[in-house]
This record gives sequence, structure tokens and C-alpha cells, in this order.
Amino acid sequence: MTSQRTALLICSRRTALMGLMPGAAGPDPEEADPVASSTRHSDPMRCRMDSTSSSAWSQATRKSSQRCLKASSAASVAAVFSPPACARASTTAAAAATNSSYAALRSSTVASIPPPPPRKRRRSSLSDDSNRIAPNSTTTPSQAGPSGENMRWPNRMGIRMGLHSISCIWARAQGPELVSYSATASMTSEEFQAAMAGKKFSSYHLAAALRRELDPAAALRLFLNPPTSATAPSSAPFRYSLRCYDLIISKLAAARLFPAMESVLSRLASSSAPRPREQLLCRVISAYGRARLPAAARRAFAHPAFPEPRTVRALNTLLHALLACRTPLHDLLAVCRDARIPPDACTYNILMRAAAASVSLEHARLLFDEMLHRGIAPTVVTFSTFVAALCDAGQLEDAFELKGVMVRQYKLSPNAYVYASLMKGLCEQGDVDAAVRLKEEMAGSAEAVLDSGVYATLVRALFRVGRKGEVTGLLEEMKGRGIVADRVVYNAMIAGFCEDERDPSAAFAVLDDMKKSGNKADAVTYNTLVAGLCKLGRWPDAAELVEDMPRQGCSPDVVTYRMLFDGMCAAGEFLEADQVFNEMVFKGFAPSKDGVRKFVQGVERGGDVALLELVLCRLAKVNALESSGWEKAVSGVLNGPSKLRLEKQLDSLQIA
DNA sequence: TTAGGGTTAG
Repeated sequence: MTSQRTALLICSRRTALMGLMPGAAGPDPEEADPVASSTRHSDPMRCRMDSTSSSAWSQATRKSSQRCLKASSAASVAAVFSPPACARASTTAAAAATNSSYAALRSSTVASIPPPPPRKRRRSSLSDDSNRIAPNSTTTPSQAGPSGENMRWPNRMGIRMGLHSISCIWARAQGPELVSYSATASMTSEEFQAAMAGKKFSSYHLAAALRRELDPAAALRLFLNPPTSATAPSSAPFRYSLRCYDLIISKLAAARLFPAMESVLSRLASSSAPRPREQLLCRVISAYGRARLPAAARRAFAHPAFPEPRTVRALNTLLHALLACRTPLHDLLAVCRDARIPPDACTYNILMRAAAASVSLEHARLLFDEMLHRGIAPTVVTFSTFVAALCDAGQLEDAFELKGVMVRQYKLSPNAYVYASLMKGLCEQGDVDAAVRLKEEMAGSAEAVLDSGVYATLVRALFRVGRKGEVTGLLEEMKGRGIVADRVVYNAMIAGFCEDERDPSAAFAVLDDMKKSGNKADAVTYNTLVAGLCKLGRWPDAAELVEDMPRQGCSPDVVTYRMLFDGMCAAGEFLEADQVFNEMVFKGFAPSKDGVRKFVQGVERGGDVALLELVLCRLAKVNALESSGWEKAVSGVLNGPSKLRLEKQLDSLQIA
């Protein structure tokens, strides 16, 4: 298996050197695309004929595959995984001791925490149709943003009336003849007095006020209308500093207020302000990546507000943003070629991650070979990326082998990321003991610092294999090492109680402990609880919890709604599911295809033609119904008395 | 905020 892979790697070596990136060796344009080229040269016989030009990693892999994997690999792995006898004894003793202590802890905490409150009739967040506002321009998923892509504007688009507005009113009451625009709540008294007393309100003051303003909409108003004094010369335009532009653009980007941000960028492009640094461009591109707006990210990369030439840093930011948008490797390579910027290790790391995720590990290896050929040294990130990809593919043996290669061949020590991936891989195979031993190896490493993520992985794995009794001991050990249990550790415990133990009460007890320890529950926390309750058929409790989330400082996300929706459908509560669906549409979230299918089938089986008609129309508005669902559902409805009404509505629909 | 892992679903 490994030798086959090595042969493939060697055979593909020639194609890799043909040049994926500008400046790479090999002018053959026919083989510029690694995806196409590797396909063309997939004949293994032909590959072996070119075996003299393998990369360092190829050679290392080949050698180790011959030596380690067949003969000594098992022995070396066994050596790593076999702790001394004393360690084994202490581990066993600790496990035995923790079984009882953890059970005691759990029973005491669970007993002190009441179950979630009984479900009341939900009306506040899941209002009925008569009060439901149709999806508007700020929430419709099909809304075309500045990029022309489908996007969902966050609720923060709404302008809040808070301290800012109050300060405006107060300032105007003090003397509207003096100040054309009031200071905001974020302004210091000195800044405000500067404006009030006719002193120059400079870009320095504006930058200070913008820095303090937490509300992006208020910051934008301040930026567009900086305080000017009636006693100061009114003809002189306000001179914005680059810092002011930087602050407001960064704030708007972080808040995903993209139309406003684009407007400020255009203003910057035509202004006489100094040209901004590329760091700001990177922030803009990253914001578009996080918002899953790849076309907008590409346009930002070429925005005239930012002076040419672009550096590899901006290119890498763009690639990373596009990768977050699941842009295929082929398109990422095209971006690299078009940019004509020499790549660095980071560039290759991103491309290799894309290759492993969307094409194959072999393509990632091609890129690795090309990277070496260009004289770019792999970094610890390169190896952690590869190790994670190998573990995801279930190739644990290769992943461990690569860990050895990075040490021996490249003198790089595995870090926490490498260990975390390997431990996750072992846990997924059910070998928790090996994962625990790897954790001990990590503890003895100078470079790999043990952190909460490692313990979270082990906690989750112990629950999965039915060894929750050992969790308390593990957490005690973590505490003894000075590692504080964070949100991820608590989430792992909550997931264990919900999924493996099917014990939501215990999970709620952990949630309570989590809050008491100062850790804020996030969407993952609540989604886990919602899923656990729904799987037990306790959808009313799940609905209550979802309704309570905003009060707890965490907004439900698309996963939350999908799980609640699916849970209600599974329980046959289609009227309730319809309300959730309505709210999802309002917030711009689409239900899962599977959920929609079950929903339509359930409503159809229920025979409520009016509800089915309503549901179909709503689904069509968000383009969430597959054609097969349409055919089935419509054929059922057309047999009913509302045929004419439905036909009229169908005619009026615009299906994207 | 140029790159990597660990807790949720699919």
C-alpha cells in the first residue's frame, strides 16, 4: 500500500516539477495543472521509470515504508506506546480511584441542578404567520450583496439606538448652533470640548473616538460626520488620516457591514489620504472569506484603494479566504498563476490543505514535492497540515511515519497541532489507551505544550468507549498541570453526556458548572444540548432552550435551527416545525435537504392541504425544495380542493 | 490580523 503510494508519488514527481506556480521549474504549458497532469501520468509503469527524481520526503517515505512499515514500524510504535511498568500501574490505580470520585462528583452536581424549566407556549420568538414579516432585504438568503453573491446580512445591520443617540440629543440641547454634529458616547470630554469650543477637531481626535466606539453603525456615523465647530472655518473639509480610514474599515469589516465598508473604500481610493498598508487589505479579504463571499474577496484583492504591488501576504490571505469558501484547488492555482507573486511556505501550506480536502492526498504530495524543488523549506505547519489530512483519511500509520520524518529529516519537532491530530485519529479508531500514552509523550516534549484541546479530545473519547469514570481523573490531572478547563473541555463533557450517556440532566449540570467557572457557553454547547434533547424526543425542552439562548448571550445559528426543526419533524410535530421553519427563513437560514424532505412528506401524510400549500410556497421562496419533492408534493396537493389557489401561487413564484 | 488541532450536524 505504502510502496504503491510511493511509486505514485515518484511517478507524479515529474509532473510536479512542471510548475504549478509562477517561476516553478518546467515550461511545459500542457502540464501546468497538477490535477490534469497527474491524471495524464497515472500509468504506474511509466512512473517507476522516473524514480531517480524523488523528493526528500518521497525518499524518506520510500525508505521508511521499506524499513519501518514492514519490519520495525510495529516495534517502534510499540516502543512509543508502551509505558514503563510503574506508569501502567499508576494509571490503573488512578483509573480505579477516579471511577468512584467522578461518579460522586457527578451525582452531587446533577442533584443540585434542576432540569430545564417546563416548556411554555412559545410565542415570543416563534410568532404565528399573521405577525411574521416576510423576509426583507436584510435577511433574505438570496440577497445579492456587493459581490453579487448570495449572502445573509447579519442582524447587526440594524442601526441601534443607544448611548450614541442619547448623547446626540444631549449635545444638540446644549447648543446646536455650535456643533453641527454631536459627539458620540465614545468621545472623551476633551474631544467633545474641542469641538464645542471651536478648537480644531482633528483626525487624531476622530481616530481616538472611533477606537472607543463599539457600535460599528455609530462609528460610521461619526466617521461620515465628524464634529465641526461653527466658529471654525466651515469651508475647509475634514482631513481624514489613514488611521481613521483603517479604523472604520476594520470595524465595518468585522461587523460584516460590507456595503458601508465598500463605500468607505471607494472614498479612500479617491481621497488624497496616504495609501493604506496591505495589512488593512488583508483584514478586508479575510472578512469576506469569513462571510463566505469568494467573489468579493477576489475583488478586494484588486481594489484600487490599495497600492500595487501585492505581496505574498495578501495573496495568502486571499487563498485562505477562498479556501474557507471551499474554492476548488484548480481555481486556487489559477489565482496563484494570475497573481504572478512568488509563493512562500504559507502559500503551499494553504494549497496543500485545499488539495487534501478537495482533491486527494496525492495532489497534496505533488505540491509538497514542488515546494521542495523550489527551495522552499517545509515548516511545522506543513507537517501538521499533512498529519491532519492523513488522520482524516484514516491513514494513521502514514501519519505517525510522517511525524518521524519531520523529526529525522527536517529537524522539526511535532507541536500541539500534530499531536492533537494523531490523538484524534487514535481515538476515532477506539484506541484511547494509545492516545493517552501519546499525551504523556507530549508532556515530555519541550515544543509541544499540553493544552485543553488535548484533554478535550481524550474526554470525548473516554465517553465514546464507555469509560466516563476515568474523566474526573483526567480532569484532575489537567488541573494539576496548570491547565484550566475551557469551553472546549466542557463542550466535550456535555457531548459525552448527551450523545453517549443520553443523560441531558447531567449535561445541564455540566453547563451550570461551565457557567460558574466563568466559561461562556457557545453555539456548540447549546447545539449539543438541543440535539441531545431532540434525540430523546424532548423537543419542547429543546425549543425552550433555543428560545432562551439570546438571553444567555448566544444567538442560535443555522445548526441550532436545523436540529430543532429536524427534531420536531422526527416527532411528527409539523405545525411546530413550520413555525421554526418560518423563523429560519426570516433569519436567512436554510433547513437541511433531509429535513425538508421529511417535513414535506410528513405534512403531506397529515393531509392538511392548506398547510402543505403554505409550506411549499415558503420552501420555494428560499429555493429549498428539490424537484422530486415538488413533484410529489404538488401531485398530492393538486388532488385537493385548493388546486386553483395553489396554481395561482405557483404562477406567481419566482424560483431562483 | 498570511498557514495548522481539539468540542456540535451534515
